[in-house]
Amino acid sequence: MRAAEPEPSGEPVTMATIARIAGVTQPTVSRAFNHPEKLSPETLDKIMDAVRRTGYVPNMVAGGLASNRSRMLAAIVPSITNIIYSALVQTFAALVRERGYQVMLMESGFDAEEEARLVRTALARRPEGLLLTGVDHSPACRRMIEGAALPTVEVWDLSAQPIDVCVGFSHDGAARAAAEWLLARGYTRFAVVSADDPRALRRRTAFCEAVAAAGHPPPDEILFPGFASLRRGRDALSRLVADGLLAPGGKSAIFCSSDVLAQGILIEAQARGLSVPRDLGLMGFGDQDFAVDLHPALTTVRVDRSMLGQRAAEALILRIDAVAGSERRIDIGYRIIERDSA
Amino acid sequence: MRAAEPEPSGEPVTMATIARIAGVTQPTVSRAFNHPEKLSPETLDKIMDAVRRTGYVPNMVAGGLASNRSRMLAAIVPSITNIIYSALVQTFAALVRERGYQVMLMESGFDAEEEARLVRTALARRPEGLLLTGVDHSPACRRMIEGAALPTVEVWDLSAQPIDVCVGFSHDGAARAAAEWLLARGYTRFAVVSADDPRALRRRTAFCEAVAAAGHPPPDEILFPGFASLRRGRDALSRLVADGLLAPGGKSAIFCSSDVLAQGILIEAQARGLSVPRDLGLMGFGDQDFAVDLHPALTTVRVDRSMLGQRAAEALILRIDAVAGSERRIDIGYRIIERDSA
DNA sequence: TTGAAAGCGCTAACAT
DNA sequence: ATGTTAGCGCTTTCAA
Repeated sequence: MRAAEPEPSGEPVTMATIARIAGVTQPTVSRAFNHPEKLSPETLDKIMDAVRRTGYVPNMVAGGLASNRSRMLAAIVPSITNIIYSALVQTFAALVRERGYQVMLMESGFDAEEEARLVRTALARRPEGLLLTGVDHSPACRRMIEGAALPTVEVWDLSAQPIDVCVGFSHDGAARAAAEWLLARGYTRFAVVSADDPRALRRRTAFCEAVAAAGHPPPDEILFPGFASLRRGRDALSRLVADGLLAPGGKSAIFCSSDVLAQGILIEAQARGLSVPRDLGLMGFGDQDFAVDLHPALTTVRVDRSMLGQRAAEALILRIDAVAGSERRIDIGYRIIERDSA
Repeated sequence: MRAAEPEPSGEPVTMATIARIAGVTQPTVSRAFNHPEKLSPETLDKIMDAVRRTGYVPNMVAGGLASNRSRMLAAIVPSITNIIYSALVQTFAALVRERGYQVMLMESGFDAEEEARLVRTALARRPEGLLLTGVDHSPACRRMIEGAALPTVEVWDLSAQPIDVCVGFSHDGAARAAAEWLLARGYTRFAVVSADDPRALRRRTAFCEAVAAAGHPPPDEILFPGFASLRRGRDALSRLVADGLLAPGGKSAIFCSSDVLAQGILIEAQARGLSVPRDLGLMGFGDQDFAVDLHPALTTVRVDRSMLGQRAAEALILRIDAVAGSERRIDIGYRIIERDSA
C-alpha cells in the first residue's frame, strides 16, 4: 500500500495542508466544507481542487470535538441477526443518514445489564441521540441517559413513562385482538408458543386473559429462552400434540410470538401429516416478508417495522433539534392479517 | 430529564472536573484510565471516587484526536438484514470488542458506487481498520483505501490481489463440488436458481461448466436481481416446471444460490404435490440454521459464517498491530452437507 | 509518582 | 469574503 496523495512528505493531509496548497488560511478551508455559500466561487474552486488532488477527507473526530456535534447516533438492539430488529435499524439508518448522521449499532443479547454497559460505551463517543429497544431498562441505564440529557427513542413498545420518546404499539392490545379474532372464528382450545423476551411475554399473558375471559380453558403454554427458530416451533408442536392439544372435542389454535415459530409449526405439522388449518389453526406474529409465501399462507399480526424505524428516526431528530411540543408517545398500531392458516 | 451529576453548575463533567475534585492535575486523571498501574493506589482511589460520584464518562472523541487511535472499525456489508452477513458481523463485532474496538456498520445494498461513498464517509471518522464484503470494489474505492493505508479485510471471497487481507473460500470450487456430488448421485438434468451478486454468479458459472464437462445438457438458469426470498424460490420452481424440467426422461436437480431459495422451492413443491427428493433433487447453499429443520432436511453447502467473522477479526487486528508476516489470504473452505433433499 | 506544557485537527466567534 | 484567535477534552512527551 502506498500513499495516493501527492504530498512530498508522508505527512497526513489536514485542512492546513489544503490551505497551504490553495493559498488561503485553514478556517477558510473549514468554511468550504461547512458554509460554502460564504466563499467566493474562485476560492471555493481552488480549495476543492486541492482537496481533489490530495484525496483529502475531513476529520470528523476533530470536527466533532470542536463543534460538540458528533453527528453520531447509537442504536442498541437485542440481536442484529434477527430481521425483526435489523429491518427497523435499516430504515432508521437510511433516514438519519439523509440528515448527516451515522449510526453505531450495538447488540445487547436481550440482557439489560449488557445494555447498560453498552450505553456507557456509547456515551464515550458522545452520540447526539440514542435508540433503544423496548422500555425495560436497568435503573442505572436510565439514570446514565437522563444524566447525560441524551435525546432517546425507545422502540417496539409504548410506555407511560418513556425516558424521552417512545415509538411502538400496545402488545396487550395486539394479543387481545388476536385472541378475539380466533374466538370469533370458533376456536375453543388454545396454545401459546412464545420466546421469553418482555414484549412476547406480555402478549402471552394478554392472550391467555382474553381466552379466560371468554370462558374457555386456559391455553397450553410453551415458553423457551432466547430467540425463535424453526426447531423451537417444531418441538413445540410435538409437545403440544403429545399433551393432547388435538384430542377430539374442540377446535384448536396456536398463537405464536413470531412468524418463524409458526413456520416451524407448519413444517412439523406437514411432517406429521397434519393439515393446517383443518386440524389446527395457526397464527403468527409480525407479518414477516415470508409469511405470505408460506403454504398455507400465514395468518398473523402485522407490525410495520419499517414504519417503526421511520417514526423513530423522525422523533429522534425532532428531539435532537429540540423542537418544542413534539410527541412523547407514538403509537403505530397493528393489524390482524387474515390469510389461510387460521 | 435532569443532570444526575452533583456538579453545582450545569457544566459538562470533563477530566478537569474530576481532577479538581480529586485534587490532582488533569493528566493524572488521564493516567488513571489509561495507565492505572502508574498511579499510587491512594490517588487512583480518590480519582475513581470522583468518577463514580459525578458519573463521568471519558470522551473518546477527544481521546481519539489526541492519540490518533479512534478505536473504531468500519464494516460495510451488502445488507444488514441478511443473516448471511449479519451473522458474520455479529461474531466479528464480539471479537474485536474484546480488544477495545467498536464497529460502525454500514450497508451498501450490493452497489459498488454506494460502497465507495460509504468508505469515504467512514474514512472521515478515522477508523483503524475496515471490513469489506467481497473483492469487487470500484477503482476509486480501492484507491481511497490504499491512499489512507488503512488495514482492510475483505470477506466472503478469495482474491489473488487483495487490498490487504482476504478471508473466504473458493466459490468456483464449492460450486464444482456441488455439481460433482449431484452427478455422482445420478442426476442428469439440472437447473440453477440464483441471485445476481458477484459471488453467486461465479458459483452459477462454475456449476454449469462442471455439468457441461460431464457431458450433460446445460442447466436451466433462473437469475433474478437483488436478494433471495421464499417468493423467488417458489416462482422459480413454477417456471422450471412449466419449462419441462421434470418431464420424463431424466433425474432432475436444482442448485440454489442460497438456502432461502431452496426453502421457497420446497414450499412450492409441496403446494404442487411434488415430492423432494423423489421427483426433484434440491441443493441449497450456506447451511443456514434452519436448513437442518426443514422437511425434508436440506442438502446444502456449508460455509462457516461465524468462522469467517472470527478469522476476519483476527486477521484485521494483526494488520492493525502491524504484525509482520501475517497471512494475506485465508481460506476457510466449504463442505457438502448431505441430508434428505438430494 | 506526579505536574507542566504542548498539541491533535478542527469550529466558532470576532475582526477586518 | 477572509483572516485572527481561542478553544474543544483529551494524550503524550519531558521535568521534577
